[in-house]
Amino acid sequence: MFRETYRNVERVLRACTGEEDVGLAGGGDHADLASTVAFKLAKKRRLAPRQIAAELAERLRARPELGDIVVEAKGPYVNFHFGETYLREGVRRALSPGYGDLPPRSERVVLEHTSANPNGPLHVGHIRNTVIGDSLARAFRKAGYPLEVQYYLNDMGRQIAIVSWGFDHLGIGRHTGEKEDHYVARVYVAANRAIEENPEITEQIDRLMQRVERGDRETVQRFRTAVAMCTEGIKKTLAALNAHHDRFVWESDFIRIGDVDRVLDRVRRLPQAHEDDTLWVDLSEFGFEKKKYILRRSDGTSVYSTRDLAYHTWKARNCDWMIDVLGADHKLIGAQLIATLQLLGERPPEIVYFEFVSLPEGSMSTRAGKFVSADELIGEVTAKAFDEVTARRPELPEAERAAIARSVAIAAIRYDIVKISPEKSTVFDWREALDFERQSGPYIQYAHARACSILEKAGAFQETFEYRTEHEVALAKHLARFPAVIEQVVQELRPHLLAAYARELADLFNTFYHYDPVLQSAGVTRTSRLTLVRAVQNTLKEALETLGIDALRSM
RNA sequence: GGGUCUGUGGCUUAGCCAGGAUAGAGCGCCGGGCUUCUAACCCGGAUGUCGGGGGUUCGAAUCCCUCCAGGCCCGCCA
Repeated sequence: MFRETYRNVERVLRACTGEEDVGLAGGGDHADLASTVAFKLAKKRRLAPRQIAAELAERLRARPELGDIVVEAKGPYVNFHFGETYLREGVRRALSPGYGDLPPRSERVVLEHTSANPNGPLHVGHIRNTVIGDSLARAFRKAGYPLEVQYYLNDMGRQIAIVSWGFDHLGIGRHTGEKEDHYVARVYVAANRAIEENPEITEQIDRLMQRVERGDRETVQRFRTAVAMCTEGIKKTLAALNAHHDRFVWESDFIRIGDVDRVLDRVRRLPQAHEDDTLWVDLSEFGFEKKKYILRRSDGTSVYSTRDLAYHTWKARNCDWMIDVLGADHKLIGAQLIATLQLLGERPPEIVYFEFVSLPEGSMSTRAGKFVSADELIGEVTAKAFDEVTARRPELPEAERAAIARSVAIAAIRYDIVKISPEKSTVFDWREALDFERQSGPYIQYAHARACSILEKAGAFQETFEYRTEHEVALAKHLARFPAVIEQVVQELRPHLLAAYARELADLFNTFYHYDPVLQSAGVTRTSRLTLVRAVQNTLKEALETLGIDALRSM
């Protein structure tokens, strides 16, 4: 409802002023929408802004398209106050199943996220990628796009060679019950330590990488076994986080099917390409300081960038819009990738960067074994959530409390991550991770559960739409914005906007809940409030699910 | 050194790209509210040179320049 109303007001303002940019924005406390176009017109017409605003308001009031929207000139501002039609229609729409879904689109989107190297478990830095990526994926589906989510599996990097070497030479056994990815990390850390003590091992690692590049069956098989094992563990963590990938793309496949050779042939023909013992591209015309962007080593093997180039040309063939979610450490190589794709005449991806998550003692390192794993985080938060549920709902059977605790824990973790703007670097903090109070996922889940509880107690009722109190009105107006938020998240690739929206909706509902009794009221007030509660419940459910959080009916 | 992101009350943070009306929250602190629809809640209070300085503008947290501080990057690693 907000989107349509905004466009309507904008259209009428343009018609009345002849200006393309009518300075229309949210009016804060003053209005539902406000225009600052009078400032711009003041200059052109050499009149006082307040006089122009007053005249413009007068003309706007004569326009039938605005219906019951009240126009008011307040100083230089032209304010718009939405009427009853907006409230009724806004709430009515918010009742429909799948509220917030936008009309189907035809552009196929491929979104890549997480793609952590399979040399250990996901840690609290990786899952910032997961949570941003999976929330975006859900928003894209809600916005009507056909979408495939991919995990690019690095199965032939140096790290994997190190893991494979470790398995073959260190004889490290798997502890009983040890998760696959944690086991692989233990081998990886030990192998790195061995290399530090005996640098000659590096030559063996190099040989392994050359064999894999040549397609040596046995070495490839060993790499694959290690990667597959680690990936099993990673998939379990992703599943626990409610994050889903449609496809795992193996990096080495691009060597195997010849795409890497083909892309290297094309690179070689570029005027910016140079061949000595290596093959490199001169990207200085794009303003890169470092001249050589190497795509083939002197020993003839490809580098990560080469395979990434092949991966992206393959992706581009299968979709209309590519989105990669990457850590800020990839900014330079991401820009180099895009530049090279442009030289090749290929469509580049759009890249969503997020800044680093560090520990209070410094940055994380899988190699040094210095990280907080996502599994450990989930475990601790789930344990805390179980205690909380048990304290509040001792009467519930243990299995039910455990199920609620799992949902609450994932809500807390995902929300904590998604609510922060991606460009902000953060320091992982156990105290914050274990906080289920305001501005948290559980807080929003709780608002939803309360709404469910009211509706359950109410039984059947006739939907009516009479809204008078400030809390009813504020809530109804906020409900009407939801589809606009989904649209904005997809346009700007910023899922934290949805996190803020959901929290505000919960805030408004909690205040309403406190001041305006629902079940104890009577007549049309009661049914209208029940209708509002139903709309809030439905919208909270849609918003939570788009954030990958379970909309619990009881907690 | 170069590039890039960040700097908003004690702490965490929204707003910045598309400049507008008293900078919006949470935690913590102080004070209040559960025989009343689930208190994972609500209400009130104190707390801000929007990192510093310059500029553009009728108007700057928001745009430009500069300086300061911190993160990340600058491999024939991935």
